[in-house]
Amino acid sequence: RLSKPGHYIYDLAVQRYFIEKTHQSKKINYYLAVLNPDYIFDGAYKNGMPNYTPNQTGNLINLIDITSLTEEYQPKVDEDRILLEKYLDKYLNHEVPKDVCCSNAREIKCPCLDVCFDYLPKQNSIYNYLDSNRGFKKEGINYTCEDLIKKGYYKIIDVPDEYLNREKNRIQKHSIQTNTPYINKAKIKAGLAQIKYPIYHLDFETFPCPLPRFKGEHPYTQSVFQFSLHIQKEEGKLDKQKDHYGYLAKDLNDHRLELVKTLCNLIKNDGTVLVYNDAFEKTRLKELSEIFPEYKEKLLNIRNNIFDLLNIVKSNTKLYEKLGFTKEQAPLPNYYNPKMNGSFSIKKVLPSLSNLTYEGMDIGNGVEALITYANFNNYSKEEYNYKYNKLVEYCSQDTYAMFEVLEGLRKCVK
DNA sequence: CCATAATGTACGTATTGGTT
DNA sequence: AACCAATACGTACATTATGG
Repeated sequence: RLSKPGHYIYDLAVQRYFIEKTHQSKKINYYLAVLNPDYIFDGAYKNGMPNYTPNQTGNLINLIDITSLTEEYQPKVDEDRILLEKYLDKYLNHEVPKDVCCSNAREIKCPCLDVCFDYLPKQNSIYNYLDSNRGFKKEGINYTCEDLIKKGYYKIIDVPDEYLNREKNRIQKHSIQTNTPYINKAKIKAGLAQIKYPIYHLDFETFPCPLPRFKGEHPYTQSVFQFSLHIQKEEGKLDKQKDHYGYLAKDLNDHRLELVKTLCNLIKNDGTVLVYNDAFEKTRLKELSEIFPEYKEKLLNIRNNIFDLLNIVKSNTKLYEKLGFTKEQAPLPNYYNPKMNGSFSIKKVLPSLSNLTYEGMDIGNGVEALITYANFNNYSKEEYNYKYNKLVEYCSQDTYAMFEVLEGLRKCVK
């Protein structure tokens, strides 16, 4: 029941509960409709709409009969309803007592957390400890964040050292206490030495569309509609405008081939392709190489030259062991700044290492970018031109940020 | 010499935090 | 919401140390 697909079943059981409580219905069958992630769209359209015919990869949608399963759940749902009503009676209009904590887990986050946990600081609370979900340990006894809250520890610096059994957590606490960044010069230097010129700062924007739109896509394909590229020829020098290249689909039609062509012409088989969090770009390049066999070799070549800037900021055990660092040193963060608030994302790292920030941008994150793109058909001419330029600006900011982070790191180890 | 404790390694699994 | 690679940590098993 606690497994990921389990909550869909529970969700449907609740829906069934309401349907059957409010309608004097005849017998109804309940189905869970699941998009088949292996289904590959063959690119056939009918009246301008995709025609998802079953093929050797199966059906687009699989129906799972959960009539009897949701039936079994009805008494449980009823129990939960009674419990919820009790809670509402008890806590509505009352301050939530601090010894009542529900899990702050990442996957299933309660929407009321900000209300119930309003006594926690927004910055550097105990939940901002790296791996805080795994808890803490003192004299062999494990403590969760909730245990610490009950003890009155709300902030990172509240937690006594005896509870911190991970070195990275001690690094975090110390950097906040002393309000100075933690810098491992040797590791950062070794990481920087891995990068060769020219540096191709690359970033993709994608549309994670539940239904495949174009040939070769499957449900939830991250459909690439834009890339940004800053080409840096020498150390310390990059012009935000002059050295910027890219491609942005002008409408919602299939522009992947043009995009791929442009990308392949710009990136030569030399230097380093620099990205932030390589899993994403690597997967997109692999997918595109399967869809466009004529560019397969070139795309895989680009993929091969990828280096992850995150590895230098956060570290990467395998890489740093290969570079000769000890088993203890290799996994530890290379850089940590109190401003990062437990996150190594580029949005958090950029203000720590440069004077730039994402704040105040019209399009300030990837999700806003894809929403802007998805609405291309709904804009007036002027609006469209404005939004189009904003998208280019946002994506270009992402790649320019990598240059800034790189420079910031270089300054740290000078 | 063997039994037990201490330490070391390998593995599987659940979770993380980055991306859009 | 989904996906990916990395990682932390408990468990199981192997190896080494200790001591009667």
